[in-house]
Amino acid sequence: MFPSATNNILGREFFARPTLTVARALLGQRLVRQLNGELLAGRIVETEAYIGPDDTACHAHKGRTARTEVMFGSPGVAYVYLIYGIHSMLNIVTEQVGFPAAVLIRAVDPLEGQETMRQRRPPASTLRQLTNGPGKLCQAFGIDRRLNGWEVTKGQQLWLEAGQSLSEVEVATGPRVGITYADPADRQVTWRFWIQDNEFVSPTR
DNA sequence: GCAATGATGCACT
DNA sequence: GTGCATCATTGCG
Repeated sequence: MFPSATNNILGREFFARPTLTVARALLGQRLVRQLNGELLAGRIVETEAYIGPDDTACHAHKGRTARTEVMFGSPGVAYVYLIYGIHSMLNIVTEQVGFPAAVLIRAVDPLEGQETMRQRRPPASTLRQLTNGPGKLCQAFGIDRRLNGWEVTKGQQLWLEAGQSLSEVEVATGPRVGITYADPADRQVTWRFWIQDNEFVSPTR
């Protein structure tokens, strides 16, 4: 096993593709966080796509604001925001500069640094509960808005590495969750992707 | 096991 | 002031 200094890091071109392609391709890849001299890593098992100004579930559909600015920028940049006053959400910007789109990382399978993740999560958490939701994984990985606008292609602080590739049968799709405010058509599209039968996929409400 | 609820910060009419 | 791309806790059984 090589240390993480190899060039497995996913580059800008990985994210400069159609958002659905990226959302699907991110399944099975490694999310890596370097924090206080320690390495935390997880395998991505669930994602959601938010695509463009016409997607009423996408934050950018109301236009370009201070909050959504990074979504309009370069692919391969982290879009991190706070929701419900409590939870951070990690997205990676996709497509071309000027077109607002991103992939939300919804769940990972903890691979390295589980003890540190556990310290950041409530004491009663099971292994599954460390990272089986978008807010939970951000807390476990120490990800907050300070990383908003961070380039994840540099291999520092926060980045993604190539993992295993998955066959089609391992991937499931369905509607996105938590977007009751969006237009019915946008609520129906199956822009959520997950690894079938994986225990770290977030519980659906 | 499940449903209901409160927490909490910030962007934006 | 309103409403979130959620989660932990409580109260049930």
